[in-house]
Amino acid sequence: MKTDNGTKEKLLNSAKEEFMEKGFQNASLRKICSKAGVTTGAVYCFFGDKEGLLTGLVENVYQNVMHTISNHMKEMSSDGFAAHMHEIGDHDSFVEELVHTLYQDYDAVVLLMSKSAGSKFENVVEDLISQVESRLGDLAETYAKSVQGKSVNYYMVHWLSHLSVMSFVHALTHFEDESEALKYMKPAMEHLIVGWRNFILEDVEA
Amino acid sequence: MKTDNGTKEKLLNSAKEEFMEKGFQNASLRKICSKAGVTTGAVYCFFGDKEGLLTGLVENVYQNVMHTISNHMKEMSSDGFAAHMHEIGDHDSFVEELVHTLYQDYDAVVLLMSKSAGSKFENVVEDLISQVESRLGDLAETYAKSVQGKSVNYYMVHWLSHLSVMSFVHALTHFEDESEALKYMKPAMEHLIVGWRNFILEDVEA
Amino acid sequence: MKTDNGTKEKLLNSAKEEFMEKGFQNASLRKICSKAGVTTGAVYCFFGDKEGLLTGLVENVYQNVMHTISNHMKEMSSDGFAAHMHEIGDHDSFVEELVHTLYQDYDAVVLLMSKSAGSKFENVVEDLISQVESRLGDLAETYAKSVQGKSVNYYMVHWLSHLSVMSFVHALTHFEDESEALKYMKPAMEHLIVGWRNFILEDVEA
Amino acid sequence: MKTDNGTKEKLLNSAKEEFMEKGFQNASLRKICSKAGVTTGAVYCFFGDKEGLLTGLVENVYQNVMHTISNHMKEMSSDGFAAHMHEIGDHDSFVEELVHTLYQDYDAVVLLMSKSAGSKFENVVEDLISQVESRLGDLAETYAKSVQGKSVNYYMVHWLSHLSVMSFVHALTHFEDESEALKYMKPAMEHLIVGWRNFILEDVEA
DNA sequence: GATGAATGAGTGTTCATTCAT
DNA sequence: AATGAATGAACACTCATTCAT
Repeated sequence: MKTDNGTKEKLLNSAKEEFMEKGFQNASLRKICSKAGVTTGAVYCFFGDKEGLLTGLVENVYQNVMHTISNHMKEMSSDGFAAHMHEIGDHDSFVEELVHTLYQDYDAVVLLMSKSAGSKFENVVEDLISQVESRLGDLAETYAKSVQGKSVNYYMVHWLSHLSVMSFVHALTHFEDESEALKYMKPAMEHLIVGWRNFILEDVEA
Repeated sequence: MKTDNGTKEKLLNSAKEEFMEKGFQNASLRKICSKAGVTTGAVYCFFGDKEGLLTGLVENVYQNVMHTISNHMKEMSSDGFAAHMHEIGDHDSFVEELVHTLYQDYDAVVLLMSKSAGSKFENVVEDLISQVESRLGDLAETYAKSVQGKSVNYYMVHWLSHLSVMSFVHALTHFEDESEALKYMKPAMEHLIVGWRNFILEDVEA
Repeated sequence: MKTDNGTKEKLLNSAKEEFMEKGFQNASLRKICSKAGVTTGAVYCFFGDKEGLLTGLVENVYQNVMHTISNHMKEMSSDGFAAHMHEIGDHDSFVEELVHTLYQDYDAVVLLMSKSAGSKFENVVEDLISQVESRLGDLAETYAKSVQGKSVNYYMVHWLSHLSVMSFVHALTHFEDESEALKYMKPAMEHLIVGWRNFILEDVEA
Repeated sequence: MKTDNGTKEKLLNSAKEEFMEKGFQNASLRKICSKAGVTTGAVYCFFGDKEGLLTGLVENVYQNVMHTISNHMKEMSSDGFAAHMHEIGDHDSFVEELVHTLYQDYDAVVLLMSKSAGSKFENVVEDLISQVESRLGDLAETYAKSVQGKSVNYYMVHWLSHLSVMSFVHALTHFEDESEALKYMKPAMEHLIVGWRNFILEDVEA
């Protein structure tokens, strides 16, 4: 009937608003569509279903974030652990890169990280934490072998992984501006490094 | 028709299961009731509505947790700041008390803290954080006045308050056993204290 | 468990309030009972069901009103029609009597007449109108026989019967004070008499 | 799934029946839908909610009636009062017009006037009465100024306004046929005019 | 590509009523 | 006389989804 007057874009925009406001689960497809001046059928035409709409909004960003992080994880392993313990500057550059990635598509990232409950993305943050945790666990083990009478405190590995990820999410939900976020991420990251250095190993239980 | 065969308890039990599994919002009253072998009307008889059912499950625990924390907050202010900076043992006893409070009604606390989205309790964790943040902010200001050329980094106040609360929630969702939780809370809290000591103040902007 | 602390009366009072406010149909038995500080069972104990509660409130008044009116109706027939056409004073005394009956139990009468929809009393007003109509119809027929070329306009009989009754109901819902009501009923009744005299008969259709 | 077999009309028809029989409030959406051979969702598709269904049935008629009456009210004021006191023929033409309007969509008007309790239309009749009363009050005041020792009897203004409106409603519920209704409205209106002439003013209280 | 009618299974909630105690 | 637990049937409404056109 009509030619594509940017239906897809209108849909994405109004979905973004609705998801931002109510979260994926509580968002109403009908409202999204009526705000876009389109019928519900159109969603199914372009996106398959409600979840597809979120996917359309978030997919690229999801890939980027995942990629950026797993790259960094790989670098960390190949560098060896000791290097990282002292070259905090490196972390700075990674933080800058990641924050930049995150703020390049601010809305999409917020959607992905904190408004996706009820969708297939609801575990993104947890998955990220697991990924970080796994890598950090390996590192910790290598480290532990180099120190006598110490073993890895896996809870702290988990907790610090959790903190690493959450500090980014937290920045995201508290600062809309990249440079603000960056400024405040630095002490948070330093704190994290301290945690790593001090608490990742514990005395071997007799 | 009559005969109280512990309907209230059966209802509470099956509600607990359903809320635990799906969260408050996604839980179905009908399923709760049929699992309890009771009609939906019974819920309204005992609890008024769906939210009342959750309330019945978490109210006591809510009071206890709030009470324990606000007590500790008050003590902190009256003690003065400096004391707390060096008497970490004090924190230990508070942590023990709070962990104990939390694990005494483990399920109810989990419900309250992490399954209550969609109910009047959905902001409990945020409220707790605010409460902690407000007190910690006061303390930080007092501290800042005693040090030249430094001012409070309010983002770190917020972030550390967030961590304080979240570390308990995190323990809750990762350990079902109180002593395990306690064991792992200690390094987390130490890490927090370190954060407090190192990052709560920043250089005054010229 | 308890001795009768006027439970019945408390129930009647709170039912009166609730019925007055919401009407019989929209009144909630639960609210009536909780306002009375009593359980719903008590209603069934004393009154059988919700309708019985209304019955308890209006029955006497229902009898009185019916009695007063049917008495008057009977007098009218036995007096003969002509008498009434000229002795308007008589009507005055009837009006006074009826208004008095109505205002003696003001609340109950209002309940009966205008808050009883959904109960067995919902047709009271219509029944009253029918009764008046039937009597007035007889009178009109007798009258018509005494006048050449005229027949009864049964619609006007009905309409004027309707007005007679409605004028009382209207007074009831517009004046809480008996003497006010009376004062304003008089022109209304005069108007009615005029209607009767002028419009009850119509030309016989050729 | 698709295929518009006049679902909207089937819905309107079965709703009309149900509302006519039980009134808006006691009508069951489920019954309306099953009688129409349609699911309850369809109502929400076309009409938004139960009230929308009534609105769909009644809206045009509501506009027409309101329009016809307020037009007449305006004419009355501009004509001046005296004219109306003697030109009863004018009223006849208005009555004809209004009755015609009312009977053009007989069912819808009945629905609107006497089956709409519980909906946003429940006060239509009262609103009409108020509108008439307000205009008639103005007229009466003008009239009173032209006569010495008399003032307006506002109760009679109200009562006669009530009668004007109710006589139409009454005709509606007693005659399904327009010409019948018209025939019987005339004496009723004459009676009303008489009432107006005789009872609208009362002696000034000394 | 997009519509829009319609589904069907679900939601939480309300109600008058019953009856063993 | 009165309780209070419990019923069971009903209620209006919401939703994501489907699919013929």
